[in-house]
Amino acid sequence: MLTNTYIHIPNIGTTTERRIWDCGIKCWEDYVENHNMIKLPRTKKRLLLSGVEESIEQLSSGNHKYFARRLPMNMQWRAYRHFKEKTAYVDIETTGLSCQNDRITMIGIYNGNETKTFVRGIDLDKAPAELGKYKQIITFNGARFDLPFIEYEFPGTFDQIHIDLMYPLKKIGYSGGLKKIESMLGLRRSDETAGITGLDAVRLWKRYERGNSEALETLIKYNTEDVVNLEKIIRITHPWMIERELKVSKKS
DNA sequence: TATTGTACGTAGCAGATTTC
DNA sequence: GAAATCTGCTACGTACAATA
Repeated sequence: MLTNTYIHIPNIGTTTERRIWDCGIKCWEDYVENHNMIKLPRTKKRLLLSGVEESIEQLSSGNHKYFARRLPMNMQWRAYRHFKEKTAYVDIETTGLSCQNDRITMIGIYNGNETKTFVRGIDLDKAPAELGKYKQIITFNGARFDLPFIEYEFPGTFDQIHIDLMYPLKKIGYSGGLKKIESMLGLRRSDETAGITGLDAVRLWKRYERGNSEALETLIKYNTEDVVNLEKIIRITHPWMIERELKVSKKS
């Protein structure tokens, strides 16, 4: 989908992008070959062609920052497949909802193979370095919750593509919290964590602070299932997101 | 419960091109 | 050359909904 995206090019909006799609152009290389098919003002044509050539170059050199900066927030999901191998699925637990008054208790990071959990009082300060290894971050409601918390505690952590799954999922008909969407997609939790909510996560942390190490284990398991399920969710729904985007184009 | 980023719709403006 | 048209951008205000 990224290689058939044009709205990251300055002065190109959704109207022009849809006109390109409607001509049957499937990717940037296709556009470079057939750009004369598209009837556009000369200046815009020049801009578009050089923007497409630059995009091809930037993608082949793996420059995620180029796309992170230029893609609108609600379109970053289009980059998913191209940076899939360098993706961190991220979820945090905190003591409450306010990033000014509450604290992060743990940060879970899953890379598609293994999960690392960084815990306050043990190794939480190592989380930013781990996050820095990735080109793409995937969260649920992270734009309003996880990233502001992390940025508040560790300023300058993020320069990656950020896919906040909440918005594209909503567009394809999956609204509600993460647990609800997991259940809609048939994803199951383990017996130990089934039914645990965010509020319970706060309680588990307090029990751990009072000396209950089992509570920490449960909290880590809960957080791990969150990040692992993020990967499952995008793997299932990403094709639907693409399908919906192209369908909207055909309708208009 | 506090918080707040995002989507969405609308309006107005600017720039480029097309048409007459 | 002037007017019309098209398109993108920006700035609002409002509503929503999810997080622990």
